[in-house]
Amino acid sequence: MPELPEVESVASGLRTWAAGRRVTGVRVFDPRILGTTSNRTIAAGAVEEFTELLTGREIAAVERRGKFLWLPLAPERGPWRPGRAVDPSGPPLALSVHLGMSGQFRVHTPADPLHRHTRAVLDLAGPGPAEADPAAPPTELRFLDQRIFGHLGVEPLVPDPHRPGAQPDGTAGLVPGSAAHIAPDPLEPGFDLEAVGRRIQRKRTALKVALLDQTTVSGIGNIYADEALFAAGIHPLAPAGSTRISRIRAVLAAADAVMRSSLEQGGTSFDALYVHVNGDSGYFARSLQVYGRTGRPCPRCGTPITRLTVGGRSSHVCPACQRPPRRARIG
DNA sequence: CTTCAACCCTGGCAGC
DNA sequence: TGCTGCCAGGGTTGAA
Repeated sequence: MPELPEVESVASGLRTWAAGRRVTGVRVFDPRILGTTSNRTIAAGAVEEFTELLTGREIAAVERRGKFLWLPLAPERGPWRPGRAVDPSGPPLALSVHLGMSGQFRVHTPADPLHRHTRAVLDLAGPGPAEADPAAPPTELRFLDQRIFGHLGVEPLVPDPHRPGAQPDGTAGLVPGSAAHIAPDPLEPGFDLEAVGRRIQRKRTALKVALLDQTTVSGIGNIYADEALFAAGIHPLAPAGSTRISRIRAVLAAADAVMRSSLEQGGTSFDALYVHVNGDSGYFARSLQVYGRTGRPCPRCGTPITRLTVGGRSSHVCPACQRPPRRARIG
């Protein structure tokens, strides 16, 4: 399940394989990836619009906030004329991406057989990465998604509401409109851990639910929430509002640390649902302390790990290292 | 304003 | 064997 480290690993692969190259062709095999995750009503002409907006454009960069990815498109060359799809004097556009539960980008040569979960293909032209075989550089960027919770779109970039007053420099300081509500993630340079901690303490939910709220702090998903809470020795059902601020700061710092550590190992792969753009798996699964380890001994004290449901998500705790809150409450 | 539950989706698995 | 039902969990939406 892609969380921040997995999405950043994908972004890194796209920086190598897609940035600086031009999209020469677009094929959408399943239009549902162009809708939002909860509304599968695909507007008439959505495939045609997506194709027209993307074809011929150069991918200028690869950006990420939390679990959201976007690829700003270079300004179109030449003077704009009525009838042309893109007005270069208009707002800059980006290919926005969310991997959902099972989205992947894979680089391929056209001769490679199509995986049955391939939902869209972008043909890429222009120089590939230096390390690629110049005789046969992969020229297809394929978007695979088993469960179709992922999303692709082309949309305008807007000023980052989380950096008020910041002067955009090119497309830096801009975010896709569909991600404008997403809070900064712990790996961003300007991440304000103190302010996020205070905001979490004002919530009336379980601490884990607060950690998973992407409008408060982004990038943390079910795996890293469990790992961060274990590292900080806090139970996921601890009420956010009555947890000491020092402990809230500790769990945020733990989330930052565990996600950086995972990123160094290429992210967490349980199965074929998360792989890098070249098909490789990440290696952090073997470093997980509690997630998915129900019944196995706590690496710190040996007590068997137990599983409970918090906010509708499975949660994994060491019942000894993470003492339950005094007043049992509903997740 | 905040919080909550339904919904979107496929594949793997348990149970019959 | 083959069917049914449940579960996994990103995010959005609208109701309370």
